[in-house]
Amino acid sequence: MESREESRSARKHRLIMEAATAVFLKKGYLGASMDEVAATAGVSKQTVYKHFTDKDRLFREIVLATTDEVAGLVRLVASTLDDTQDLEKDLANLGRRFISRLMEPQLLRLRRLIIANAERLPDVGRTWYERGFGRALATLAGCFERLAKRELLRLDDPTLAAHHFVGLLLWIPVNQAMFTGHRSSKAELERYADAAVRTFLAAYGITSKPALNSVRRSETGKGRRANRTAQAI
Amino acid sequence: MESREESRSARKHRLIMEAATAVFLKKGYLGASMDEVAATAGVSKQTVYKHFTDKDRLFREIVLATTDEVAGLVRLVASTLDDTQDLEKDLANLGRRFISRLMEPQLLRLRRLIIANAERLPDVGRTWYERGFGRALATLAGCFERLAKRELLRLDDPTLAAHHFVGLLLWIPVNQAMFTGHRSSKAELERYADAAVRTFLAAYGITSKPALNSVRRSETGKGRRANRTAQAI
Amino acid sequence: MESREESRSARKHRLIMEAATAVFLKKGYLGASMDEVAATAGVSKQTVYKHFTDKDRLFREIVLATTDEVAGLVRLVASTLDDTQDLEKDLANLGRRFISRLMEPQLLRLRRLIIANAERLPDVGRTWYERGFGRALATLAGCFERLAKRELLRLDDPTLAAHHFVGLLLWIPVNQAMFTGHRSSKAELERYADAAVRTFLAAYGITSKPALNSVRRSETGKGRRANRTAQAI
Amino acid sequence: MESREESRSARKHRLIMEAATAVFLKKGYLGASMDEVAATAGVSKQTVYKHFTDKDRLFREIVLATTDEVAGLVRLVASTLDDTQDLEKDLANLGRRFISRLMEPQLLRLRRLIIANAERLPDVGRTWYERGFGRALATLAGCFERLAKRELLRLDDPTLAAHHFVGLLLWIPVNQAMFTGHRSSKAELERYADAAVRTFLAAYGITSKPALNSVRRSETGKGRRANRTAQAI
DNA sequence: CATGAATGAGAATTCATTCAT
DNA sequence: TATGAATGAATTCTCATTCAT
Repeated sequence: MESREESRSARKHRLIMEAATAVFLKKGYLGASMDEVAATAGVSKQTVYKHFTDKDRLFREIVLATTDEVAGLVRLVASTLDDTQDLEKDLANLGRRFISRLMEPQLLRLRRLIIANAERLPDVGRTWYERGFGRALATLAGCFERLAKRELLRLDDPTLAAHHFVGLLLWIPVNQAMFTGHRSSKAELERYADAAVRTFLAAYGITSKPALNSVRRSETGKGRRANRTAQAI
Repeated sequence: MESREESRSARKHRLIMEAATAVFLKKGYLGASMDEVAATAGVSKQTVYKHFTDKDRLFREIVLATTDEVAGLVRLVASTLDDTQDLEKDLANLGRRFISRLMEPQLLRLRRLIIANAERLPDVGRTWYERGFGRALATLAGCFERLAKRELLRLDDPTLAAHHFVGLLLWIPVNQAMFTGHRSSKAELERYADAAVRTFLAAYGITSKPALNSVRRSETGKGRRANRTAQAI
Repeated sequence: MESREESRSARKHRLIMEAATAVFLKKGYLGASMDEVAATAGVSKQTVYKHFTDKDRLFREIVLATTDEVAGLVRLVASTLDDTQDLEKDLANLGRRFISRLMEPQLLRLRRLIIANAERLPDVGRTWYERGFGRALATLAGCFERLAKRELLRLDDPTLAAHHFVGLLLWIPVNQAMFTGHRSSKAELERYADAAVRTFLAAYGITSKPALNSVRRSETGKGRRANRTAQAI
Repeated sequence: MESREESRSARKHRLIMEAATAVFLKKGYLGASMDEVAATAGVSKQTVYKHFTDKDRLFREIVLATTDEVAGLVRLVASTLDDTQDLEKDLANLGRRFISRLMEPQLLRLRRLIIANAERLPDVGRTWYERGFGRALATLAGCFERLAKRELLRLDDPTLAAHHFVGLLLWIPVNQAMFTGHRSSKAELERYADAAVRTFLAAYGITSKPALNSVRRSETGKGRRANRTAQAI
């Protein structure tokens, strides 16, 4: 009986969080109203306040609840790289999966939401950056470091390399999405990913295999890299 | 007498735009009130409405007014690169100036403001992206293309290269600023810039200096890279 | 305990409707303020909005709520005519009761209110015309038709006859009230009613009494009239 | 030169009145703004205030300016009746012209405008009723009186008869227009007019000619009336 | 505990009217 | 004389939060 009570309260808690997440993501912080959250959750406003004290707190909770998800998502994706036999192929693969995950609409809206309110609620943005973004990056950096140990990458600062990787990967589509709302197609994303990986490998890789599908030039040492990007993104 | 500098009406117009810019940047779209704009401008609310019809329009105007500034700023910075004798040095220089300009507080706030309201006012974000962001990028791409013609860079798609350059340069500090509000110090920015330029050159440059990551490793000859990107990413 | 009479919510609903009716009738649509409605109802503005969404809806509701009342009122009055033994007397009676009911201040104000806003809220006027006015007229027309069957009236189109009856009856005092605000005295109304009935009977009745205009002239037998109106206006 | 000045001022005066008439008719008293009036007239708001002091005064002026028009219009129409040789035909004619004039959109809007604001500006309604409506009625009553003298109508109170005539004529379409906004077609109006005239003559006429096109019943004395309305009014 | 109502303020927008120029 | 700006208040509607039931 107790556990049923408890689970009922927990269920409401969850319902409210889901509703709040949806409403905040759709309307933004100021645009969202507690009324709408309560209505969406199917509970009374009072219940919302009982569970979350006020709008700020509710916002904080729903935003920070996403950090684990993001971090986990990246860990999952990155795990494929650790025992790679063909770095180029596997990195390309990772790039595509990475970009397609990170560019999911929900995540983009979340990004926009946090950015929009970073000034109002500075700790939320900071915490999310550290726990979501930061952990994801650390995961990647760890990966790269191991690859460097295996002499598959050439780098001194794995975190920086991870940043560069992610920057090359996401800068274009994330900005486009943030500013224009344009959701890149799967094909577009793959092109961005491939280009990013190629550039990344051109800078950080150690490989005799010329990058991807293009003209090879005579290459001598194994440290030489072939890097090309396509015309017209 | 009136016509000497600007008409009274034009002055009010300017005052309102300045006030609105400040208020919107500080409070965001929903957070800003027309009352505050009027008060800040030192004009009556009526005057604001006579000049700008409504909040939307006012917002649009002040945001879009910045596009030229941004584009011009980039053009100015990039112009230093055209007759370079020492690409590495000049690109490093450009990187530093670039990052320091683009990371100016005003511009960051503007970025946040536009992103935060891109869903509400989609055309504003889109237009700004095209006219501000896009033109800046085109400038840079033009630069790179000329460098490629001079065989100082190796690339097929100058726009993509420009994107990669900017991504490498700005991804770290822009994200940090957007999420955490952290304003990187000049020194930090220079480190980011230098690292970005090094990675960029490692991927796109034609150079005997391998220059990867933050610390250089001694490399002799075999560090040379051929960098190209494929057609049709 | 709550359910004994009406729920609290239902009471508020009623209070608001009464207040809104009063305020709209007194100030007109644009002249009425939601603040005043709320204050008059003794509820908070929020409660008004929770119950009625917006001013339009509130207006609609209070206006359309009156249609039944009007229709019922007419049915009541007209019912006296169905088993008449002395048409002239009973019709005169009905005329007086009719005019005195329809000229009640509330109803006149309602008429003014609807007319004033028929352009702004066309469906309100139309619906009221059909459901209030129209049903009342149908009632009367039914009456007249039965009288015609009993050969007490001579007419082909009962609806037209009903319109003519009401027009003769109300045109003078209603216009006066609408334009000048003048509330005719009971005596005046009775004079109008009697004159209208006389004219109506002179046109539609089967009677030896010529009864024209305000004063009767002695007429003997030759004053008989045959009156018919066509089918279907 | 003076006359030019004067005429310029007079022209503005006229422009403002025309604009105000249009705006008030379209938007109603409260719905009309002085701004819109000024803009429509193509003059500055100050000029409007110079000429008309305030909104009330402006309203008064434009409304009362119409009284002559209305009265004149009726006088014109009624004048056809004075030397009639065939009352039935000429009255039918007058009925049709009357109704078609009085049902003109502008006049209906004016009626609505005055009625809507009769409570707010009681003197406007009263004055308009007397000077417009009243004079029109007096004209008609005069007509009827002369016809009675010629023994073509049988009545004691010409004003009452005139009221009844107009009531029969206008009650249906005016109410319809006021409540529903429905503008009756020319054909509809003619049917209303014919029906009204027939009923009026049935009540007030002295004629051996059976009314209009329908079955005659045997009639003896000349004082007897045959009143019938046609099929398909 | 949870629902409807209340509070009290603040949002955008519009208005009639009046100064200054 | 006529224009743009100012005034100052009012309007509709919404919000976060808190009582009372």
